[in-house]
Amino acid sequence: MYQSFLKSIKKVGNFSQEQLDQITDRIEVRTLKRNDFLLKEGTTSQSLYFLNSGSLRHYKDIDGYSELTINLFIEGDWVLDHHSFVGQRPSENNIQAFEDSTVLELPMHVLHDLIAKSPSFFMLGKILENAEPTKEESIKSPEDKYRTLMENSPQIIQRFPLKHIASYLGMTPETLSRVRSKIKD
Amino acid sequence: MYQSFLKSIKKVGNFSQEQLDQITDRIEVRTLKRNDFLLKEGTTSQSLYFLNSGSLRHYKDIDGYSELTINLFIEGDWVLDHHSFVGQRPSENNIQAFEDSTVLELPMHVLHDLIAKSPSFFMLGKILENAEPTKEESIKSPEDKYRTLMENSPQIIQRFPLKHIASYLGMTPETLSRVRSKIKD
DNA sequence: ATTCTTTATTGATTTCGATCAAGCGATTGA
DNA sequence: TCAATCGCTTGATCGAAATCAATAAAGAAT
Repeated sequence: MYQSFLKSIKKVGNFSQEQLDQITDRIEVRTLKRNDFLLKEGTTSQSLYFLNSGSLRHYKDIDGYSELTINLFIEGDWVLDHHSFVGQRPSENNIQAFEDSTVLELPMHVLHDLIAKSPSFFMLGKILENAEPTKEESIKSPEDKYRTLMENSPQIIQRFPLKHIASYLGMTPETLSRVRSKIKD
Repeated sequence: MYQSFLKSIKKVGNFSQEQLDQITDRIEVRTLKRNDFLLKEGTTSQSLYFLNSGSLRHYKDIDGYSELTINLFIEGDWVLDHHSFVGQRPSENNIQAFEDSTVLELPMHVLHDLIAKSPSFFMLGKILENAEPTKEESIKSPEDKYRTLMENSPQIIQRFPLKHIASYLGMTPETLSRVRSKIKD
């Protein structure tokens, strides 16, 4: 269960075996059915998550009828709503299971406890790093945005329907469809 | 010197007077002349800064001839290159004094020391929160982006030339100029 | 003082992506 | 089995912002 999780933790910094045990002792496993919510608009995020299996979609509801996809997650990703978790504010966004999923939950208070125990756990803060696309990314052309995604996260393209990828990339489904057919040549 | 700094620290969390002293004891004052660099592309950011006076520009060099303005800072702002500081990677961006400025420097190792001393300093992590505009912001129309800026940071508009504001908002100077004349009606 | 450069404004034109619209499998459901 | 719905593709049109271009105004440099 924890291999992938530990591998990811080790990338963040050098932890002793004892420290790794201290972390795994304190995390909770949560299972989600497709369409279950990991975070709902209006609630304040209390945990960060490691997505062990399945896939999740992070999105914002616009006027209650259209949706803006903020992020698409697959197994191996760290999942959080940065604004709500770090700022401890009610979230404006939702995180929802796109497939049946299991996540490993690391509550904020556990993070506090660990750091209190040993400041070297401070390294875990690196996980909070924002995976949100940069400003540079946002000014690229649709084709360049898609090429970057193919480069960096080819799995995303396999796993999610076109409409969500299009929204994530900030373009219409029609435009993404045309980009794809153009690139195939 | 530290009033504005302390006021900003107190917003982050409840610290005792002793703790506040511990912080101020460990920060360094740095003065910058216009065009001096606080962070240069290729160097790894080791500190975060509180901008005490003056103004700074955070930007990325594109191909060595054009520039993308990532952020514009004025006194009272917390300043950092999130990607480089949190990830401890060489920065792809520059932070440069736009006016003569003074900053209060809080080095990473001091942050570590403080948290080791008392985990309640963990609250300082809130400072790291990314002020970068959200995806939602990036898909707005030029006019809406400008209105949002007027709403949230009217001082920015007073302090920086149009071309930097335009780049920051992801539009051409011509477009921003037209937005302005349109809004005046 | 007078050149040179930078910054902002305004106009004309072009272009790229959004929108509107139709059609086509593929899945779902009665 | 036959709609009905959904996801994707493809075509036609439109519109908003970029680009190109010219000028004016303001600063900087010598």
